[in-house]
Amino acid sequence: MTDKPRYYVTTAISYPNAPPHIGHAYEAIATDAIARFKRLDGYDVFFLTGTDEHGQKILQTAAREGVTAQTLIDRNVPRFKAMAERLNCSNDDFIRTTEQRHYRSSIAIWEAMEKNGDIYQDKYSGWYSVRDEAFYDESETRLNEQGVRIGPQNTPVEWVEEESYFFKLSAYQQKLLDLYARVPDFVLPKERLNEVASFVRGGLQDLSISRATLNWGIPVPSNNKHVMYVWVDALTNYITAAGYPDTNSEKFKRYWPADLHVIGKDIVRFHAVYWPAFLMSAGVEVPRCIFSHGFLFNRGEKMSKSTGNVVDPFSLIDDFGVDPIRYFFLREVPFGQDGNYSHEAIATRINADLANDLGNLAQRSLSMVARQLDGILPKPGIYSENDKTILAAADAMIISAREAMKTQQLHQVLNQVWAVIADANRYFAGEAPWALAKTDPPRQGTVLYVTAEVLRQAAILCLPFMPTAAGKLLDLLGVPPGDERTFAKLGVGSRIAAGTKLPAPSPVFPRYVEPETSPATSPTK
RNA sequence: GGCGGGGUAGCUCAGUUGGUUAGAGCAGCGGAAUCAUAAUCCGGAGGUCGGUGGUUCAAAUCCACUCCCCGCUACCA
Repeated sequence: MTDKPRYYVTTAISYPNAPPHIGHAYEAIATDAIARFKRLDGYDVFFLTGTDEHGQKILQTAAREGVTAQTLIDRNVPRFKAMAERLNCSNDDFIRTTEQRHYRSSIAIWEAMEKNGDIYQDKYSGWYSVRDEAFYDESETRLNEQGVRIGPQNTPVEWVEEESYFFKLSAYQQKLLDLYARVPDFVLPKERLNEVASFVRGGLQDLSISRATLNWGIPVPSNNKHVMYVWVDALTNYITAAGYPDTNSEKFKRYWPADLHVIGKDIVRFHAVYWPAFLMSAGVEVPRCIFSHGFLFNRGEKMSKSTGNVVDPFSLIDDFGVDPIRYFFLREVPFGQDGNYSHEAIATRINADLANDLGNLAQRSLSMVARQLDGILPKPGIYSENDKTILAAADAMIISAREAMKTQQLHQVLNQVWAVIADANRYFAGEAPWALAKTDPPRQGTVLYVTAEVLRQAAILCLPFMPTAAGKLLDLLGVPPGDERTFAKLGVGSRIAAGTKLPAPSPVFPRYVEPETSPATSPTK
C-alpha cells in the first residue's frame, strides 16, 4: 500500500428503472472532478459509483414493460456504465446492489443492527409511496383532485398493512444531534444541515425496514419471507465496496469511513439521518461528509416528458464534447445550488471561456513560439513588475483552489482560474510580444515564457475538470505526463522548463459553431 | 402556521463591522490592435439595489411593516 493519505468519495447509486438523465450525469461529473482533484493533490483516491437495483419501482416498471426485473436492469445498467465511461469518469469501482458481495454485506449490517437490539418485528400500517420509496404519516398525505391520495412529493401513496421489521431510529435522535454538533460540516452546504437537524430535533419515529409483499430485494436473514427495505440495501453499498463485512481487511481499514458522499438534495434525509443511524447501530464509523448538490433545469423548467424538454446526456456530449460539457456544468452552476442550462448558455460558455479566453491565449502565444522561435520555449530574462504580478497570480491559484475544495466549491476553483486567464490576456495584450519581436527579442522571449508558465499552471488545475483537453494543452506546452502534471508542481516552487522543443500548436478548445441540424437541447415534441 | 434563504444592470449573479461616482461575467454600443480559434485589449452606456416608513450627517447595507419567490417543517382539514 501507499503512504499517501486516502480519500474515499462516492456518488449516490443510480436507480436504473429508466435510462440515465442529465441529473445522473451531473452528479457523476462533479464527483469525478473531486476525485481527480484529490488524486492530483497527492491522495490515494477510491471513487465509487454504481446502481441501486432493488425495490418495488423496478418491479413495477418491469411489469409494465412485460419483462422481469432482472431483464429490466440487465438492459438499463449497462447504459449507466456507458454513461460513466462516456463522461470520462475515473471511478475505481462500479457497484451493483444485485451483486453477491452486496448481499453478503447487507445481511451482515442487518445482523449487526439486530444484534445491537435495534431491530424488532411489528405490524406496520401506513401510507407508502412506491415512487418515493418512502413511508409517510397520514398527515403528510392528502387527496388530489382525482381523489387519489398523494404524499408530500405529489406521488400516489398506498395503504400498506403488513408484518414488518422496524429499526429503532427513535433511539438515535440524540446521537445524531450530537454528531451534527460535533461535525459541523457533516452535511454541506450548511443550510442543509440546519434543515436536517431541525427535522431530527422534531423527533424520530422508528423506521419500517422490511417488506413482505415483494420479493425483489435482499432477504432478511432471519425471515426469508421479507426483503429489506430498499434504502437499507442501497445505503449499504458504500461499505460493501470498501469490503464490508470484512472490517479487518486492508481495504476496509484504509478507506472507511468515506470522506464524502455526493448526493442530490432530494435524498439528504436518507444519508444524513438514516445512514449514520444504521452505521452507529452496526458499530461502523459514520462517513465524514455528505454533500448535497442541486437540481438542473432546462430553461428554468424541470426536465420532464410532458414538457418535452428531456435532454439525453449522450446527445449533449455528441453536440458539445465531453470536456466542454463537464466544464459548463461545473463552472456555470454554483455547486450545491440549483442551476439552469440551455443550448445557448452552453455554447456561450464554451466560446467565451474555453475557445476565446484560454484556447486562443494558448494558440496566439504558442504559435509565436513555433513560428518565430523555432518552437523552442525561450529562457526568461529579468522579470518586470508585470511579469511578477501575473506569475504571483498564477502561483496563488492552487492555494485558493484547495481552500475552495475544502467545501467542494468546484465553481470557485474554475472562477479563480479563469480570473487569472483573463489577467493573462490583459498581460499579453499589454506586453504586445508581436511588436517586441522586432524591437526587443529577449523581452519577447520573457513574455512568451511567462505566458506559457501561466498556461501550464492553469492547465494542470483544469485537469480534474477537463482531463483530455487540459492534457492536450500540457502536451503543447511540452509538459511530460506523470509527476510533472500534478499539483505538487504548482505554485512558486516550479516553473515550466525553458529550452524545450514544443510540438506544433493546434487549437485545443475549438469554437462551438451552430450546426445546420436542430440542436439536442431544443424541445423535441 | 413556524424556521431558513432570496428579491441588485437586458440575462446570471457578487457586494453588510452603514460612508467617495453600487461591481463582475455574458449580451449591446463605440474605439484600438491585427500575434491569435472573426479571437484580444480599452472605453461609454445600462440599475428609484422588491415596496413603504423609520434610525442616522450618511443605508443596497441597521430597524419596523409589507409584497413576491424558493427550501425545510408543522398543523388544520
